[in-house]
Parts: sequence; C-alpha cells; structure tokens
Amino acid sequence: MSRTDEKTNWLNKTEMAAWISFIETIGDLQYSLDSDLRESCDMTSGDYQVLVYLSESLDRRTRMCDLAARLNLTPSGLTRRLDGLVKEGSVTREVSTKDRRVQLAVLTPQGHRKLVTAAPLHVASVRHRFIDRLTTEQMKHLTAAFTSIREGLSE
Amino acid sequence: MSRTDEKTNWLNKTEMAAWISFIETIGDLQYSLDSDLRESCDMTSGDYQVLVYLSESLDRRTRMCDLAARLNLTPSGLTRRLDGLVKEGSVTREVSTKDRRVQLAVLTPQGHRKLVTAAPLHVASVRHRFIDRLTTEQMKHLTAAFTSIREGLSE
DNA sequence: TCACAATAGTTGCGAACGCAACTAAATTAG
DNA sequence: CTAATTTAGTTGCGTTCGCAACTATTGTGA
Repeated sequence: MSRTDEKTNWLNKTEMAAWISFIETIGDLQYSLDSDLRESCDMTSGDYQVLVYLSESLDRRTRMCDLAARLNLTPSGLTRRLDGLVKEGSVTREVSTKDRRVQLAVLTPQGHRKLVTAAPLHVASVRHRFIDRLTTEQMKHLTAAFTSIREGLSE
Repeated sequence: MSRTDEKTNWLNKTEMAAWISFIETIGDLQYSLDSDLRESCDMTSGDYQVLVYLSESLDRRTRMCDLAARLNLTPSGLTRRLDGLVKEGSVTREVSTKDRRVQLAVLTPQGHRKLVTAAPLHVASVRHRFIDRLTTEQMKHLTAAFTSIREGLSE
C-alpha cells in the first residue's frame, strides 16, 4: 500500500501501537470471557446481561424496548434472545396492563438464582482477564480514555 | 444481588468504572467503525482485514490456515468469508504446488485497488472514532495496558 | 370522532460463523 | 513400503442476529 499519498494522514508509530494493541486484544478478551461464562455457568454474555439488567430493574421486570436499547439489540434480536431465556425458565413474558402493546420481560426466581450463581464466577473471570492485569493508575487512565471515546461516538 | 457474600471479591469503584467504560464502549466503537467502512466502501471489517493481510504477504498470497490463525477464524469461517471475496473478484484461490492440500488465497489487482481505495477512508474513520479522542500520553498508557491484558490472555 | 401516524413486538428471510463430519494429501511409525 | 496419524480445507447443520414486512395498540390532528 502506498505511503506516499499526500492527503492521507496515516497513523504514526504511537498511534499505530495504540490501535493495534487495542484491536488485537479486544477480540481475544471477549472470547475468553465468553468461554469462562459458558464453561462455568453454561450461559452466554448476552444472556448474562439480560439477567443483570432485569435484576436491577423495578420489580425485576422491563419493557422489551427499554431492554433492547440498553443491550444495543434490535427488536427482533431481543425477541430471539428472550425466547431462549423463556425456554430455559429464567424469564417470563407479561403483557403490560398500562400499554397492551408492550411485553414485560420478568426475571423468574430461577433466573435470579442462576444470576446469583453466575455473578461471582463472572466477576472472578473479569478480574482474572482484565482487572488484575492493570494497576490502579492504568484503570483510571483507561476510564478517562474510553469515556472520551464513548462521548465522541454519541455526537 | 447480594453484596454481603464474604468470598466474592466484588469490583470496587475504580475497577467498576474501568470495566464499565471499557465494555460499554467497545461495542459502540466497533459498530461505528463497521458502519463507516460499509457506507464508504461497501465492505465489512472482516473483509478489510483479509485484504490487508494478503497485501502484506509475500506475492500477495497466503495459506488458508495461516490466514485463519491470523484472523481468529475457524477453517469453516474462513472458507465462507473467502467465498464472498472470491465472488466479488477481490481474491482468487490457487492450489499450492508445494503441498496440494493447501489452498492459497491470492489478492487480485481488483482486490488491491479496492484496498487502496478503502485504506485512507478506514484510517480516517479510526482517527475520527478513536485516535483523535486520545492524547499521546493516553495512547501510550493504553498500549501498555492492553499489551499487559493480551499477555495475560495467552498464558 | 375518525383517519393517520407513531410505537411495540413478532416473524420470514438471509448473512456470518462455529462445530462435527467428511475428503484429500502429507507425514510418521513399524 | 504400507498403515495409521496428522494436517488442510470444505460442507451440512445449528445458532445468533439484523432488516424488512407485518399486526396490534396507542397517540394525534382536523
């Protein structure tokens, strides 16, 4: 590829190092975290996220559209993800009494137990793969950096 | 979720901030970069990675297994990804003369032109979404942090 | 009030990709 | 040299999820 193009602002060494270290790492990290959760709890990160969000919601239930927005899923993607959780008994669907268009996803006691079992294992995994590799200073730098990136994305 | 469990080492405030800022950002960032590339060049990040790797390879060709390892794809995943690139004319398959088990993925002139067109646009996107949001110091901190994480993962 | 628009969710279809099973070729053991 | 093993790649099948089309319900403007 030509590096003589006068208009293109190619990445310099520092920029390239940052980009490569980031992009090469996140795939492996997500894969490791997913594998840990699947092996220890037989669940996916996606399902875990659903259970966490429901457990933190009022009455342990949420509108589908709120859940979809929170998880960056399309309506159809969320419908399918919930299908799996309903089938295994972690979640039930309920029609809202206030707006009969909305389906509420409700965390069942069984789903809550599953989350209570999974959470410590998942936290241990996050620690092992991510937190333990960083100093407190690095965590603070990283928080600032990603907050800045995130703000840029939502413009 | 109970926070009174004595055995679980829950994340403290700094740790949680780092983890949340990271995990909430990477999905949006990848989505934005993918969208940019799709809109400007009608291609996916995955296809772009293939073209980059081939363009950097000797004679612009690589063994499928080497490519799969580099891209963290299974053999079947790579076969399908190449199918698309072959169909659009960016890549051809060639049987190796040294080992007739191996298929070589070969970058075509058309594929190379596509990459030459896409690269400046992709770099601009990476700059806009990622590099420009960080100071030089932040980039160096980030490189150190992710290198450390990556080393941990490969143990 | 009554048509029209906006919102919530589901379904059919298709794309991407992993797993397991398979073929073919090369390597190794006896 | 033959048989067993290993390696490279493809294919069938299943899973996940996005897009577009659809239904049902609610909100809105004349």
